[in-house]
Amino acid sequence: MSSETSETRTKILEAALSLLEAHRGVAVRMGDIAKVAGISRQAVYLHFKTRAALLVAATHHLDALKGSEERLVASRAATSGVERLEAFIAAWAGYIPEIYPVARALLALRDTDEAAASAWDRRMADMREGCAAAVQALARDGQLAPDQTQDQATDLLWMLLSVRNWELLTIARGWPQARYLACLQTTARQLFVASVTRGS
Amino acid sequence: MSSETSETRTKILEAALSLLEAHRGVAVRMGDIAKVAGISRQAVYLHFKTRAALLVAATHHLDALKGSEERLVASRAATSGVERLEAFIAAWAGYIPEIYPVARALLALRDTDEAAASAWDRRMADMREGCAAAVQALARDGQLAPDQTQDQATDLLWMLLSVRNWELLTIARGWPQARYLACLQTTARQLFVASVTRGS
DNA sequence: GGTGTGCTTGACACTGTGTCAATTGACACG
DNA sequence: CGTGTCAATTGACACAGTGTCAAGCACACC
Repeated sequence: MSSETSETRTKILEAALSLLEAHRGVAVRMGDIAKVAGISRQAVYLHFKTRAALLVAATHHLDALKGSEERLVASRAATSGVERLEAFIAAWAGYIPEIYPVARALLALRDTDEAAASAWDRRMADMREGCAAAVQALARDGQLAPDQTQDQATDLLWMLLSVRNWELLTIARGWPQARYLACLQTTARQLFVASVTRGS
Repeated sequence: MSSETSETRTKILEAALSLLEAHRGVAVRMGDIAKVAGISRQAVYLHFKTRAALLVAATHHLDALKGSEERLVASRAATSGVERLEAFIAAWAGYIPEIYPVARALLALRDTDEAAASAWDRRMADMREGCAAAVQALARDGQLAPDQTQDQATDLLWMLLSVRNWELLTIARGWPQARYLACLQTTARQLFVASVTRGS
């Protein structure tokens, strides 16, 4: 458990990430990671108590690498509510494919592992914050659709942007990323923005 | 593998279903099922080659019990496209909570087990058929929103109605079933039905 | 030269799935 | 009554993967 920064620790994380990307997030074993990192399987346990802890650390590592946090937060800079909604969707939609492999592994673990579950749930709660902020900006501008409460719009947007929905459309249905983004943008506009003429 | 109908076979399936319901679909082991069914663990393997096969059979058994198929198909009876869309959503929304426990177990297995994956995917393909039919009925009536192609509307409706979305709203966010249903109905209307004034 | 730290090797416990072989008990048929 | 068959039982085992433990090695730092 060498605290935070260590040669091997990051080697392990990089190995885990590259394997997850290669295998689309499934069936990556501790032994595989160790082999790629060039150390013994047991040595991995010197840095991470459990597989779940490793995966959680891997997501953090990835976030740090890609500066995801920043991009998400940046979407708050937009002035008008509508712009903000669109910026947030764009930022999140760009984020998903980056974390998808590791997200998938985490999601698979979620059922059985307490730590994985709460790590993922925290992440989703953060994301919901972003949704709530966008919806609130919309409401502040008086642009929130009249049949939506802020809470409901937030939940709905949160659901709409879920990783599993991205998975369904892009992976299962083969939508290109650009189409996914565009479609979600218009969908969100139709559902949440007041007085939008369709197709505008 | 006593073909289809057998005293113990159904006992096993009932045991599996009751356990899955009790545990919300996770961590139900072959041994647990055997115990509840009142037979030895090995005897289960006399009826089902693998855990995945058992779970798949359990979903079929459940469908037969609840007559889910019929209800889904019945939604096709509605005459107008809009009615049909609403009927389909209602039927499916009612179906989800019934199969959720076993669906969850199947979904968990999906990553690692080929058979579970294809069983689930077939199910989802069937469901997409229903979506496609509803969308087509809408288009036939000239009621499909002009900014939607039939394919896109089908994919989107299919995504909207996914079990994971139901899980997100009702379980994670605590929505009552009735609210889930009502909200999805209006959402679908707004997205897919032409010239709907909001809130109508 | 000693001491600690990080890693290695190898063995092992545990859990859960799936397999195999030998045995028992019941029921049916001649 | 004996025989065959079928379902289920018991008990043992292989296998995979996670996580633990103990002993040893190597290098760097003082």
